[in-house]
Amino acid sequence: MTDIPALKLKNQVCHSLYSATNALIRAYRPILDQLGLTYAQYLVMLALWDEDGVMIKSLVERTRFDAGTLTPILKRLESKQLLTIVKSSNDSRQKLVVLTAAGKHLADRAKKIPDNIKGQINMPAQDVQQLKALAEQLYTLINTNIAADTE
Amino acid sequence: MTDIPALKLKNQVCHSLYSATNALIRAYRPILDQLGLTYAQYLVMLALWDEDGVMIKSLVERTRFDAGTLTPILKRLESKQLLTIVKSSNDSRQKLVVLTAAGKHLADRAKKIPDNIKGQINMPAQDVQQLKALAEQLYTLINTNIAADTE
DNA sequence: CAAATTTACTTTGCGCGCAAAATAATGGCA
DNA sequence: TGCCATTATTTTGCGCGCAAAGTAAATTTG
Repeated sequence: MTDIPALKLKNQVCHSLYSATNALIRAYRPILDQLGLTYAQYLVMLALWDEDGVMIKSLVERTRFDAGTLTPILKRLESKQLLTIVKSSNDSRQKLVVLTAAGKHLADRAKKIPDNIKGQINMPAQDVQQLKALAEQLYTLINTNIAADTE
Repeated sequence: MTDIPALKLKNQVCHSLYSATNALIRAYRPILDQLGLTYAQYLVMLALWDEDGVMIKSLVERTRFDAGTLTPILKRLESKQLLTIVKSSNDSRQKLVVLTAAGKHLADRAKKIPDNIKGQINMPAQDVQQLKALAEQLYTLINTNIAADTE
């Protein structure tokens, strides 16, 4: 039909990336269901297991989520009793996100997930690392070359 | 906090992939806005520019979209007069998706998009190709090793 | 020190993404 | 031929993802 190679769906990096990412999220779903978490909630919990008692702004940076996306995710995690959101005493614009005991303990159940996923997908470790490095590179390039436009 | 390296957000391939994909979609947005398309709609149009007059099932395969996702996308593209959805005469369960003249002509305006994106992001072509190959590999592995579970 | 600006976060609205259930037409097979 | 399984598509419900607008509390500035 349209014989412009650049417009062929098969030649789009974005399509490969998009469908691989969605497939990966689908692969996580049955595992995360057992913890009662969605994929996005899992990423937020990972960030909090690294460090909690932090501003929402810190989670926006570390998870790379939009603030408008994060607010309702945090509310859902709070309603699951995994964390609490408290006003900062220094600066009352800020809120601090603090894990509950249950939120901390969930890490024990989560720690087998990475190996579980790797075992199921069975991609050579070297390829996995390369894919991660290239995805990071792309993320960084987009955020330096495009976000910089607005400055 | 949690010093299990496998649980560190920084070590998650899925997070790099997820944030890179979302960043890439954000990069497409201002360009696609000019054509009045969302990113998902653009992928569907790419599939249709390759070949139209096809069953929805064919688009599900080629776009790798869920059928439940595709139905409303096709309706929106139809309401933009870019395509029509007609019942098949052979098998009245089926519907055929046919581009309108406007839908076909949109390819002319779209053909500069791939170079536009590449120019903005500025990732070495070799890295782009490798990223695409690895994403394809991951997609294929997930769909052979995991979807196979249900068979 | 008041006004303007910035910062931190929430809300709104729309479009996916997808599992699960519903609908409807076809094909198999007894 | 009638019943059952299968196939093609739609609907429902919920959770993002994000731009844009809103709120409220600092901070800067004249």
